[in-house]
Amino acid sequence: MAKADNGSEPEGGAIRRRNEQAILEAAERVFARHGYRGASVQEIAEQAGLPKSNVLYYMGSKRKLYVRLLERVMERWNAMLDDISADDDPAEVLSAFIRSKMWMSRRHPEGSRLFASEIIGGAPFLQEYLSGELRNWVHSRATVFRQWAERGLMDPVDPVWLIFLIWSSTQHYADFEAQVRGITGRKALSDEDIERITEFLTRVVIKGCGVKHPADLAAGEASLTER
Amino acid sequence: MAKADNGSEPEGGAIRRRNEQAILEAAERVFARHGYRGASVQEIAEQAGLPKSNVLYYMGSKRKLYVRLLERVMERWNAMLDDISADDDPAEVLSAFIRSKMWMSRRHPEGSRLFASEIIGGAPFLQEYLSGELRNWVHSRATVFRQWAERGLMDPVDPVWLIFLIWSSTQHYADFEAQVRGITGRKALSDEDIERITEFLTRVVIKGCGVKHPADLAAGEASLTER
DNA sequence: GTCTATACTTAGATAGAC
DNA sequence: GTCTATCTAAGTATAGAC
Repeated sequence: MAKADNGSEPEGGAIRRRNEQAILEAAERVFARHGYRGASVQEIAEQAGLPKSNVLYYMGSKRKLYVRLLERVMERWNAMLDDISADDDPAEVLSAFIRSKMWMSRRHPEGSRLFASEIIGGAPFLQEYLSGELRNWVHSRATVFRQWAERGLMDPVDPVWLIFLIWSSTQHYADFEAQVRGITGRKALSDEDIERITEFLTRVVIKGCGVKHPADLAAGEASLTER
Repeated sequence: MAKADNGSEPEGGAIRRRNEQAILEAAERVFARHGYRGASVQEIAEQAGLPKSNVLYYMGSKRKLYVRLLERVMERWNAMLDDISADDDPAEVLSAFIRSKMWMSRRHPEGSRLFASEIIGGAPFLQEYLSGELRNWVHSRATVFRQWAERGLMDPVDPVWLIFLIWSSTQHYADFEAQVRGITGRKALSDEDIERITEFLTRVVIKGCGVKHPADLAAGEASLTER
């Protein structure tokens, strides 16, 4: 009331938003690297270029900061979990799924490691998300996969194991980046590497699950060769 | 010299061996759950049923204890990395590889999570192992995979991405156990579940990489159908 | 050989100066 | 709004009693 709201700042001052952004970025790195307990507010503050007390001033507590980060990561992921239906082409859906997971791992590796760290630690903060929202998402996709299998569009594989296969093999390049670097001998993977890995994983999944094009199916079962 | 060595204890007293064993087991759990920094000697001591000072007395320091655990995990894994040659049947080798990884994840999930935690944290203690011993192992297998591809026994996929695929998809069931439990709604996977997942992964990899039996190859390329 | 007592450091969090 | 000073608890590690 006292100060006019000229609409340029969505919430809080500009310095606040800038500082909060710096804290969130730094905290994602530190929590991803050391886990919830191993991370220290001190280190987060140093990486954000702020005094330790300011981090607590802006975020309330270490715990609140961590929860806020987890929610941010989950939001990013959920934005990717768009709907599919049994009428879609399984090859296209699986291919898009693998591709978006790969690029999410590439663009937000710290977010992926933060999530991984939380799960490895027994998911103390995400338990209800896993057994609630995420569980429902998986089972709704699983239903579609089963319908595809019934219509002969793919082998009758267990959809849940298939989803885990795609999650694990794509996230690997974010979560185990240190291992990938050590073994490939490269400082970092290039965009072309990511693209080739995406093609490899897509090929193995599509071919390995016997996914067929709806057109091939309509034309009869004569053609056993795959393009 | 003063005390006679009657040969019944390999090294140190029986109580020492028993206490060290209890500490190692407890420490593997705690380090796996919270990472190196997040783990506390206090919690390890409590889980081992010993006073905190005893843990340090037996192990020297938190750091030495951690290194000793990592070495133990690496030993277990290396025992699994037996040799293969280009003359072996690729389907059998890949199948055995996937199976042994799956059962290693099942029997030693804490070891797997300990390793995962170390890698996610940037592999501060394992960097030279990754870029040395493990890198050599991967590249020697890669050579064999390429020879199989040249002889038409499998598709010319990049062997390194294939190894990463097998590692990630099998370790997932140990490292992301909390997620698997949440989504499947089960308290724990059964031996039969593990066996079915092993079969699923084997099937997808073998079929997805176009692996053929040497016998089929010798008989010509007439048979496109896979058993 | 084993445990109690204690140094010394760093953790998260807060009150109060500016 | 921002930072300094400080509190209390917990961390690793060690010295010394038993």
